[in-house]
Amino acid sequence: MADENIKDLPSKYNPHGLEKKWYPIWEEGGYFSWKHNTEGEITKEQGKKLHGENRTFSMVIPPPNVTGSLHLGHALNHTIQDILVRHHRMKGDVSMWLPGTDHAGIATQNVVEKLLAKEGTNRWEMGREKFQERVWQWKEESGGMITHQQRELGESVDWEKERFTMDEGLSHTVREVFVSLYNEGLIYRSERIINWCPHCVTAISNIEVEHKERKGKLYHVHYPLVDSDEPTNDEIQKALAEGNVLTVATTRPETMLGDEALAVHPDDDRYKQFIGKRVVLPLIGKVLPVIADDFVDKEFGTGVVKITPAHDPNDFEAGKRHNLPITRVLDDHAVMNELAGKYKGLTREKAREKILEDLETEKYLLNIEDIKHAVGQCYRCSTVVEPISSLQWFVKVKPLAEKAIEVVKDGSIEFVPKRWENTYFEWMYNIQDWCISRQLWWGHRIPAYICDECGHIHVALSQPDKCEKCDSSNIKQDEDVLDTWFSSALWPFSTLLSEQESKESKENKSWPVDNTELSLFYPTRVLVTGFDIIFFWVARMIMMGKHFMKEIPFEKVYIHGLVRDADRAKMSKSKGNVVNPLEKMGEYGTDAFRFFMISILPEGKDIIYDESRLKGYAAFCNKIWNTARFIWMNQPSDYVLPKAAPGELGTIDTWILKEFNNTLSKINDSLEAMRFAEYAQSIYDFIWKTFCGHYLELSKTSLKDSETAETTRYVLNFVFLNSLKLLHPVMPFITEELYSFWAENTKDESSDKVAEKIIVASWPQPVEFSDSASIDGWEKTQRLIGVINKIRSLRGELGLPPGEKFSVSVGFNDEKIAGELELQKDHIVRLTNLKEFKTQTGNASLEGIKAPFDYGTIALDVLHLVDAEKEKERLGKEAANLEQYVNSINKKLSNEKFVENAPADLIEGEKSKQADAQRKLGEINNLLSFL
RNA sequence: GGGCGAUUAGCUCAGUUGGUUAGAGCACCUGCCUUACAAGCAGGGGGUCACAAGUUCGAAUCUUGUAUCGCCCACCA
Repeated sequence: MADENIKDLPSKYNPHGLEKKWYPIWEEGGYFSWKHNTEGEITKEQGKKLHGENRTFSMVIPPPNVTGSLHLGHALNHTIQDILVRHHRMKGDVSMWLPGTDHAGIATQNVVEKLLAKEGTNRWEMGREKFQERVWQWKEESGGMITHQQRELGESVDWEKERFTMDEGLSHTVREVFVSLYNEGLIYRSERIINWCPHCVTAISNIEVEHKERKGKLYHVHYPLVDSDEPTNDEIQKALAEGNVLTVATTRPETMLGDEALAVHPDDDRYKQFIGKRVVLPLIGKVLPVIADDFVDKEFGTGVVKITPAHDPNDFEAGKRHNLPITRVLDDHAVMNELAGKYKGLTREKAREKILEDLETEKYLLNIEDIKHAVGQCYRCSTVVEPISSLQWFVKVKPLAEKAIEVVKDGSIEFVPKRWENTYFEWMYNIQDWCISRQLWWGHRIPAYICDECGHIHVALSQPDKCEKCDSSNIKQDEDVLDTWFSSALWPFSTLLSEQESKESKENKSWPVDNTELSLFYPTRVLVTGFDIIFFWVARMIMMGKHFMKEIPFEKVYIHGLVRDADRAKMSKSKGNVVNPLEKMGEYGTDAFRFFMISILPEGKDIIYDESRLKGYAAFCNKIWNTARFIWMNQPSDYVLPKAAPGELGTIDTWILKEFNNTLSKINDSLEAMRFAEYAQSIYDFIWKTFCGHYLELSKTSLKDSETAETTRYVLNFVFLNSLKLLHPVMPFITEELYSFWAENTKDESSDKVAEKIIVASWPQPVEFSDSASIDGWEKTQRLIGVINKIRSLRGELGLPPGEKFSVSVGFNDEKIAGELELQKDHIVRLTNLKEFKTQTGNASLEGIKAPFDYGTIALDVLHLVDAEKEKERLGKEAANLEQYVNSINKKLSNEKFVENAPADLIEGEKSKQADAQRKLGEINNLLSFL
């Protein structure tokens, strides 16, 4: 029993350092490369074939922002993907998980602008080119911190395939796509109301606006009715005094400076008479027409609405219908401009105050009403967005959406859980054109070139020498860049198109060019992401993939929830409730942390971060560690694991192997169906409860018996090593540490030679044996465990201390079972700490405290140790329980309809339960009458 | 205003087509340092499955309604 065999294995489990030890070995050893499961070069045709036969597996990572650092959401998202890819790699699939980062337009620009501010300068001072250089410099030096943290988490991504959304190849793809969509008429430039963020100083798309319910006020403002084109002050005052006014309800009085009309519903009897009349815009004195338009809701407010075409989408449309001018009174920073007269230079907030003040003094303000209304704010910086009329680029998405709806409808793409498809459809059916231009300096510059002379727009991969309309060489590229999500939408294929081939395509004019990796890995198999970016990202990838590759970008979309704190609040820096995963990994070990994240993952619901389980999973690691120590210290240092069991399998061996098979099949199902918490639960229960709790304890006896020792050793090693494999996808480090220790120190004839590392070991196959043998062994061991449990619980209930040794006799109902357990008496004595264990058939002449159980009656020779009153009490409780149980069965069985309708085996089951319970009840009552 | 989801032990959650006396982890109580592991072992208490009605021989599970909570979408000024 020398410890020599495991002298190099530390006696204490210490998770620290495992990451640093194994990750470089994996990464530098090329274990993450998809080429690991292939031999020689693969042609495009072979690639397609492998993909078609489902022997490839691929995913692209949702590229984290290059400014980002690993948070809980990433940790969860990435762990899920790592489990998938590690599992498929072990299954022998050609597996690739592609990493990369996103240039994150606004976020990155903000980071660098803050740095500049510290240095006392700004981007305008620097100029566009210098600024871009500076951002690239920042990216090289400080960007991509997350890629180092991903290594700490153990992610088996193929770093050789790492991409960045602004690298050359991807930028080329962006231009190809833009030009192509433009030529198809699916990208256009137009002036309309867009959402403007005055803080980010750019247009944003509709879905980048978050609507938040806020308390607001509805201001009722009088617009005096006048006759003349240039009314005098007296005329206006007279109208006001006489109440000859139209009253408008508005939440945004500051925009009234840009009013061009008042509108009423054409059928509104209250106002019909005023249609075509004129009113005066308070404070400004401009004369406005009163128009009729049926978009006006008669029920809301006063039924009269002011029309401000430059600052409201409805008004913009109404303005177009009635040929009204567009008067924009706010500048890009939401400050009043020169058209705002004396309010020029005031912020929109200050302007509102001042305007209200003036309306009040000049008696234009009727009253103020408290209301709740939704206010749009920028999803990046939470600044209230300003609807502003502006010239921007748009994608016409309806035609793209139709195809994208179809592929989900027909099941080509499947959402997991399925109900997210509803969310997807709902949005896709009501999809609006996508504003893709951003007034930023960091991003893909729009490949549109505008002739300074004639204004002609050229959209091309590169700048034309001269204008195709007027021959002028005075051509300038559009200043705007593309929405970051535009390039993200191409990610599943842009990452697989090589730069080399992109360049070639430039020459052949054919794009995209097929290549081996594309044939192997596109469509990717799964996309793992949060529900919050279904619209931003998932939907757009489907549209773009289907349109340009003629194929879906992924077959499944696995949607997980958000990680929230214990009070169900979103985690955010400002709330101070952010949990840093790296800290927790340092504290409890990465394996425990990964296992924890997966274990608390409910299907398609938000995740409540409840740390109480984390400690438990660190303990689980410790348990595994000690299991290894136990097994390996109980074998000679030159132990050779044989190919097959060296002797006949005992009943307990058959039992654990059958349990292993069950677990394996459950785990295969769970992983296939992406029920990760279930996977974690299965392997946890198997290792801790089934293997350690039962088999390992039983092995302590059989290891001592020379007849069974070798077989036991074999089974211990076999089951343990295979359990490590099942655990590896979620706990990569500890499993590698132990498995590799094993591989280096033991000759293993049983497994494949390539598996010197668990990361590339092959996924377990079920153990084969004839079914009758396995059932027999399994049932025998279940009975053995049943006897042990019964003795243990009686010991507990009778208050007998664990150290107290006594004799136990069991009268079995069945002779065969008695004989079978007689053979197992050593196990029983050891595991229940008895003086002696005796068996007999029938319950005659049993002495001591007696109790019926499933296979007969058990008698503990402990009368001298037990209080008779307490025992009476215990039996009374048990009898009451049984009685209730028997009654419930009787009720069932006496119900004619139940007997008629229920399946036969169910009725049989009930009958045998009834008989069994009645027998026990009889015995207990008998015992009670004795006491 | 539309849609989706949730409600099971003190807490966080399982419970896949209706069919054993509804489970787990944590927490709690009792007893054990039994040489793999006290990061452990053994035993135990704790639930009208939100509420109401219905379908059924049988409902945590299916239907309808109610309540509470959460999320998403929506141009009502």
